[in-house]
Amino acid sequence: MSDEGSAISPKTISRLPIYWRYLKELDDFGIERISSQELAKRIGVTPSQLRQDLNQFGQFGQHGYGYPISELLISISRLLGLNKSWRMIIVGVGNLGKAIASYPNFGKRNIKLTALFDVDPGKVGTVVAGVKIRNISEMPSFFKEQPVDIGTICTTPEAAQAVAEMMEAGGALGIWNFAPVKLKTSLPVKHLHLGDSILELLYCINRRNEE
Amino acid sequence: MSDEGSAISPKTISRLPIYWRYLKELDDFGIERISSQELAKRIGVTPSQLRQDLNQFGQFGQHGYGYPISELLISISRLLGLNKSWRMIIVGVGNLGKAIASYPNFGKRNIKLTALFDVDPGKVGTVVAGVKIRNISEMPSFFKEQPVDIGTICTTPEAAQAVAEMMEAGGALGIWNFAPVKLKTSLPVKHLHLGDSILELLYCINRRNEE
DNA sequence: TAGATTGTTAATCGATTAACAATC
DNA sequence: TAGATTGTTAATCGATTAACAATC
Repeated sequence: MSDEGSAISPKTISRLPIYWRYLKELDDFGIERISSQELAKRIGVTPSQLRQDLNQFGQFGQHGYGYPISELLISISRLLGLNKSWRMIIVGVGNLGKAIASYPNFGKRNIKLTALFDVDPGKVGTVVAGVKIRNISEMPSFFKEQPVDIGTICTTPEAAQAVAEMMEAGGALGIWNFAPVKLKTSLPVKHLHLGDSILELLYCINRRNEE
Repeated sequence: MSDEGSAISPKTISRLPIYWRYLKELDDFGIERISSQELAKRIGVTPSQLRQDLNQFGQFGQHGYGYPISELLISISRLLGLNKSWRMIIVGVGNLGKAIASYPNFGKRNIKLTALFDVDPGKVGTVVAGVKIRNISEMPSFFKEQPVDIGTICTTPEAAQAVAEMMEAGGALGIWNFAPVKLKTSLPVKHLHLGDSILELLYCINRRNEE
């Protein structure tokens, strides 16, 4: 609806969750004010970058004093959508799906796990993280009963595209994808692949040891 | 030792694992040659970027013909260290630690899980993914018995820094960190945080729905 | 040879850092 | 007021895209 603050750069967006975490910690400690220098040092960015980032969506600081933590925290929370609550499902309840289902910090982020789906009849009916596993064939009807905001894909790469399509058709708003495939969808997708991540580390290790 | 190819840009490095995956798939299919246009399309980058990336560490293509897949695959594999084998331990065997321990694709990457550690006496002695969980107090002596290349941290954020220090002291070569804290260490660290990842997605979802 | 596709240079774009006037 | 620290402009740096001569 509104376009205030219009475009925040992608790099800044990727840092917002980190800012949020640190500000929340400070706020929980009851600290009210912090300078860009001090905050940047804790987070591990330059003060200049921090100020540039924050100025993309507001003017929070006070010359000579620094930033009011709780005010800043509220703004970033709003940007990230943390003032609303979100419903999430997970499709594919293997080891990774289970681990994500059991992730203890969704609550802090206002995300609620509402359903789990799997193809394995042996798993269907069992309970993980307090949520019953349903057969994947029930997905379309489930979407009709209760809306889903976030669809998490923890299936094999082969199954992922079909699952993404079911999610989009069902009205999910975004996809959190742990399967190593590029999904074709018009929904926003955040991709996270363990295998790619470890290879990036391996490159760094390998390079250091060759020099 | 050698410095051939010297510096590959960080952005290119982050794409190498993806290139590796796609090239491996093509190679497994027995395909021998591909143009930058075709490969880029599959991967989801521009042909120009792909060629710029590849030319940072060699000249593989043949004018008018494209790139020899297996040769390129071998080169990227070497860069990523996949021609060597690597030993990994995981510290903190909660849900996430278990899921990582059970990740089925380490073998393809020549990574072997050699030990698991936890502080919980109730877990110590039990077996996950075929590996016995040891008490974290045994870590220093374990490092003396068998070298560790990759130290994976799946502990609480509070414990992470101390674990990282034990890993560095023990001679680990790099740290794969799933705890949401910035580690102080001289080792290469690859950070992966579920909570940050989902917030990035949430931002995108939220932004779309506000417009 | 003609067609295709690379390697590479130049142009563009975006992100980071530095610097400092504005101001609490 | 004097000191501190912001908001913002300008300078730098790096990454992406476009274009095309080189060449298989």
